[in-house]
Amino acid sequence: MGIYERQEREKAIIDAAENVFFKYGFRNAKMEDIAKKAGMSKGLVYFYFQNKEDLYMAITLKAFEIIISAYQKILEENVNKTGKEKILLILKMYLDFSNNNYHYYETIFNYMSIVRADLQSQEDSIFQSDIKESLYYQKIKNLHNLPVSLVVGAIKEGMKDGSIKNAHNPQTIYVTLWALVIGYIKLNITMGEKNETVYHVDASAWQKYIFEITEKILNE
Amino acid sequence: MGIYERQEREKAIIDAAENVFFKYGFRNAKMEDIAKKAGMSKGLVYFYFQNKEDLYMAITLKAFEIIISAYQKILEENVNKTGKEKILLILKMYLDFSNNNYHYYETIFNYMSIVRADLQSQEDSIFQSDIKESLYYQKIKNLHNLPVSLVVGAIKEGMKDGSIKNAHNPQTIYVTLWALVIGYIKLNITMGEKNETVYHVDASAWQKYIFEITEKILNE
Amino acid sequence: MGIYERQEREKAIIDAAENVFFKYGFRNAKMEDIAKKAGMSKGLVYFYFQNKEDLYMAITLKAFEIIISAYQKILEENVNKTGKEKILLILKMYLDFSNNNYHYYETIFNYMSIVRADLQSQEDSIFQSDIKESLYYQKIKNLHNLPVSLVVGAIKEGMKDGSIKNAHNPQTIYVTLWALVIGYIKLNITMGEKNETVYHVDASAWQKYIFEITEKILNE
Amino acid sequence: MGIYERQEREKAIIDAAENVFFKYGFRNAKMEDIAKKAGMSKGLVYFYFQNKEDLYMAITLKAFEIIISAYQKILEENVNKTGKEKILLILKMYLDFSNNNYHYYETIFNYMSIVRADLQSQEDSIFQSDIKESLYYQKIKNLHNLPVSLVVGAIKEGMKDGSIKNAHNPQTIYVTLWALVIGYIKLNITMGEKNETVYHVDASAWQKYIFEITEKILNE
DNA sequence: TATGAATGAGAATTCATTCAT
DNA sequence: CATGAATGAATTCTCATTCAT
Repeated sequence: MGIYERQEREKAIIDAAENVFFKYGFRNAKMEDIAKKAGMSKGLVYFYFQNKEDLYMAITLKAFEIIISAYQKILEENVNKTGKEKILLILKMYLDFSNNNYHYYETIFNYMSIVRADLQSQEDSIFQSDIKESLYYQKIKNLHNLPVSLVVGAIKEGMKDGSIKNAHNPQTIYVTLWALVIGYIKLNITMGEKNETVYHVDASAWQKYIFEITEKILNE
Repeated sequence: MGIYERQEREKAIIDAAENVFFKYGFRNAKMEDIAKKAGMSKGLVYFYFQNKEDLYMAITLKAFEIIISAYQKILEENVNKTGKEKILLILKMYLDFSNNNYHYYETIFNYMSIVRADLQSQEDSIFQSDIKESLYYQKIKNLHNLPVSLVVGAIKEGMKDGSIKNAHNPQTIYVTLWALVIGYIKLNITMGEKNETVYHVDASAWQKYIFEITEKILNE
Repeated sequence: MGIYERQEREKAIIDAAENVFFKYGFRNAKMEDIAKKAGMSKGLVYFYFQNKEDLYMAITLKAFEIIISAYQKILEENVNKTGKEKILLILKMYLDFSNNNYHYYETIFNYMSIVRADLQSQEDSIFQSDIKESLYYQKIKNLHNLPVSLVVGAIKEGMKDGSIKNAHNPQTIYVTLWALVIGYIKLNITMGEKNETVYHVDASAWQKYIFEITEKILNE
Repeated sequence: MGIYERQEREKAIIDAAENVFFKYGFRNAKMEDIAKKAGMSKGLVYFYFQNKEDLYMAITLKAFEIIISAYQKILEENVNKTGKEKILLILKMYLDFSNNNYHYYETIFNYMSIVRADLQSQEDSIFQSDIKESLYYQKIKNLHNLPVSLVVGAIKEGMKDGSIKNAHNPQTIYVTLWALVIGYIKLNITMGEKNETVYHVDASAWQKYIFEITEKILNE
């Protein structure tokens, strides 16, 4: 079997796993179901992925890759625009994407929690030791600062080209913008599709407003 | 056995459960360990709580109650202040609290995800049916809009007394502020205690900045 | 507390237990539920009955006593009738009673199975060792031949007074009649209240026919 | 693994389960023991059977199948005999079989009780809901009238060919004969192997007598 | 490569029974 | 006598993972 079929299989498994994990949660997701949905046997799933957590990490990696390549695409297609414009485009993409793909964000948040737990490294905690051994986890580690660097890079650019006037350091600005966006997504996730009814907020008006604030933050 | 001892026991169990859940996560937490930590038998834990998810919901309820009573305390102790001042005090408390108690927020975020899943109610998903049957879940449902109302109330007050000039509707303002704060907390949670190292951001400077933005949002 | 209240309590427990055992079966019946239904605490139930099986045996004893006293009442009230007439009256009572109280019969059948297992005494079987230690089980043992003796006695009487002409020995006749009746009840139990529909048999016509056969058996 | 090995395994489990269930009763039978006796792991037992009640129902189905195929064999091997002769052969087989295999009858009786409970279907009773979901239970339902039809068919035949003179309708005759036989078996089960001692009845003489009565019933 | 039967550690949960109050 | 909190052994059932074929 060539490398192509191999990747096809991996993709099939990851797609199936996404489905099952997102529907039932990690705990209640069954490898059996994932295999069935991927149209193959459990054994084969284990041929491609070390274990359940490894598979979950593969999905997480995919989420990172999607985000990163989206960032890069924007940056490449808008080389001549100002730093501020780039940031706004990235944010817009982020917000739009989040409406349908919040699962990926949850995945990423979850990853971040693991990293934190890893850093704090509580002695007697067997917590997710399987995850840390995952090859995908290692790969993500080499990647997980990239979104930050890309955005921070654009912010710095904007500072240089004068489009961004905020005097705080770029990391702080990044982290602040991201907090706003993350919070926005998190609340959207919570509120679900019928968000307007829950908090009596008009969805598109709110998004527009969020956008205005980010602009102001960059300009201030 | 009086109602007092009963509550003592419940508290002991909840404290133990908090410990174990937060350390190992819901999935890896064992009822056995919780019981042991609470200094009693498994059976007694089940005497007080229907099942594992019920116990988890009890912790979630506690988290809500802590937040709500903190809100109320602030509102009561500052009746004479302006709406804007009340909001800023609430946010300050929220941010400060989050530094040491982010586990409670995770609990609340988790609850919000459940509510969303509940609302969307995918037919074939047996997802967390135990949770929905929990008495604590029901109690939280009757409570979970209270934080919103309290803050929205203060915003309206600020609009009346002229301390808040933002022309958007109160719900949108609330949801925006909250998004910012939630995102801030989420990132803090992610970054853990040594946050400055991860993104090269000075923690207290950042918090101060977040605070400035909220003030600007209220004033604009 | 006098002996009267004591018996009242025992009766209350037995009535409650009957309810619960018959509804859920021995296995699924909970002592908690029995106590609740009897309007008292579990502890008190255990004050009156050694354990679950003891309580079950108490019900079985009650079933025997009901049957026996019914037999005796018939025999006493019809001292001057022929043996055959007595037998037919007993059978009639048995059949009538069975329509509403088949639970008691199941209980008795169950007892008979235990006796058999006891007699066969399989070495390594811990089977129902609790039951054998029940005081009620012991009491039933001293009683469980009484129904046989009473009926066999009436058969012998009928042979003497010429009303029964069947030449087989009384025990065989008894056992044959009883088999017919037991089978009849068992089938009735199975068919439930809507028996006529299941096997397309008219209930009362069938009972009449069963009765005719028993008469023929006695006469032949 | 072919379907053959699969059936072998199932058979091994059922045989082991028969052993354990009949020895200890449903309640006291442990899945662990069944697995051990079948020479495999618990997990595998659950791979083949949904749960404990499913396994029990598989045994019940087996009991039905044994009975039915015995009936059919008799009917096929005696096509040219009269209806009455067929009935008597079936009854003889039934009685003979019962001496060694009364466990199967208990199983069938138990099934009948469940069916009744099912028909009456008390709302709040969670009674044996696992059983009703068993595939084997469903299969038995499609089968459990077959013994009746076969015998009733033979009775009708006997009425046509003049060998059976009883004027009652075939169903009533069937049900009556069956009651007699069931009662006989039930009593035999109760009395166990040493039946003669309990009621002072000679086993073979009694069986012979039962047989005479059935003949008379058919002739009358 | 591919399968899916087989394993078995592991966990949740139940409930009869006890016993301090 | 009466209670019901407390125990913990007992058991069912699950499911990630392995491995013979």
